[in-house]
Amino acid sequence: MAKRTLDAFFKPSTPPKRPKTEPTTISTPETNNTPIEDTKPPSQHQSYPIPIAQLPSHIEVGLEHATPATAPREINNQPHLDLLHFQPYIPRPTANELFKFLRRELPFYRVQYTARRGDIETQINTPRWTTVFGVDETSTFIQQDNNPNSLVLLESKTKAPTPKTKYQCTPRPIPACLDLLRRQVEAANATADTKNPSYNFCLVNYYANGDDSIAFHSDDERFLGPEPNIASLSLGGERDFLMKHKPFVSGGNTNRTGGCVPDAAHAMSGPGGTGVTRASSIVSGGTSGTMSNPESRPAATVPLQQIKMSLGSGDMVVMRGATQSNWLHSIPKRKGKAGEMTRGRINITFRRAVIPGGTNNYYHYNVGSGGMYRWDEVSREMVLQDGKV
DNA sequence: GAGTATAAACACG
DNA sequence: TCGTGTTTATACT
Repeated sequence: MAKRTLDAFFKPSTPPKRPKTEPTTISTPETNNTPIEDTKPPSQHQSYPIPIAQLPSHIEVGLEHATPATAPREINNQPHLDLLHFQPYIPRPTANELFKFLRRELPFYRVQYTARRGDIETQINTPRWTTVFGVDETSTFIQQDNNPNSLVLLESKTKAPTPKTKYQCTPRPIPACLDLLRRQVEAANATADTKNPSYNFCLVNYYANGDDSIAFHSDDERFLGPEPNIASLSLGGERDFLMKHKPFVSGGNTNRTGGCVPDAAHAMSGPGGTGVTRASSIVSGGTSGTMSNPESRPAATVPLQQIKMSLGSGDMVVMRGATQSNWLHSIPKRKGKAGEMTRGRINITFRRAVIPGGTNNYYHYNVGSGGMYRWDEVSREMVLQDGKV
């Protein structure tokens, strides 16, 4: 902070701020002084409700030169648990900038659907905002000419146009701002793990405050294939990420669907994908059950171990191997007055779907059929955009 | 996986 | 250490 005289202290230190809509200088292509970050055209596609801006150059540079910010820590000291934790993956200041950018630029949805429990139907309003991009591996977006926005959906094998009847939804290509991140996360995984993942889906969740959450579930749907690799990046406010081993019916086998969890999740959005920890801790408690790993436990039911991790801005957790088939995860609600735990948080998950059923599921549960919302900087909340889907 | 009810855990004085 | 108000965890629908 610069020194000021006592006299100056009692006067306004800065002139009144100019409204943001009034640019201080006029930049035109002719004068060639337009900031680089404003020159890249947005990602556009017929499947998008709005054009999606490209990353400002300062964020892009941060992503290209400063990730991974730390080497990953392996967490595999529990049965069937196989995690990588980058703490953080993106330097915190860059992660916070990326958080604000994505909240401002992406279209979001508040998905509602009806769930049947026994013979009664209940209306579910998912307590978080979501959006999704990508298509399963049986189809591919192919660029038609030099224009990156000329993507057409083709059959991966035959390169024939994908039939209109193949999907009950309109798959959307991953926009440039998220695709850069996707490529980098794949690369980070490749160096940390010889199994090189390639993601074709990007799910984004926005948790506006401590009331937004996602219940315990696994991302173990068949359309992800066996032992899916799911990378989960956390941006913005810090939130707890809980993991617990699936309960197990007596008999102690290690079947991969693991346990008696009823149809855990319609793939819903990524668990928060969140990840893990500033300080992960084992919390005993929760339901009791018989572990599927008999050699390390008495036969009687024992408290299942629970892991609690605090995810800060820029942290990334990669869930691998047998994790999804044996563990549940959640982002619980958190009370409090506008603290770090109740700030807005974005979670991005990258994953690979292998069959069309995955595409239909993700768009159904992460876009739905309601209206599209966008972040409004004035009211500081998501606002419904008339008529846009 | 959501909403609600209730029990358990925690914070504070 | 107890009492009370809150927050968190679990059971059930």
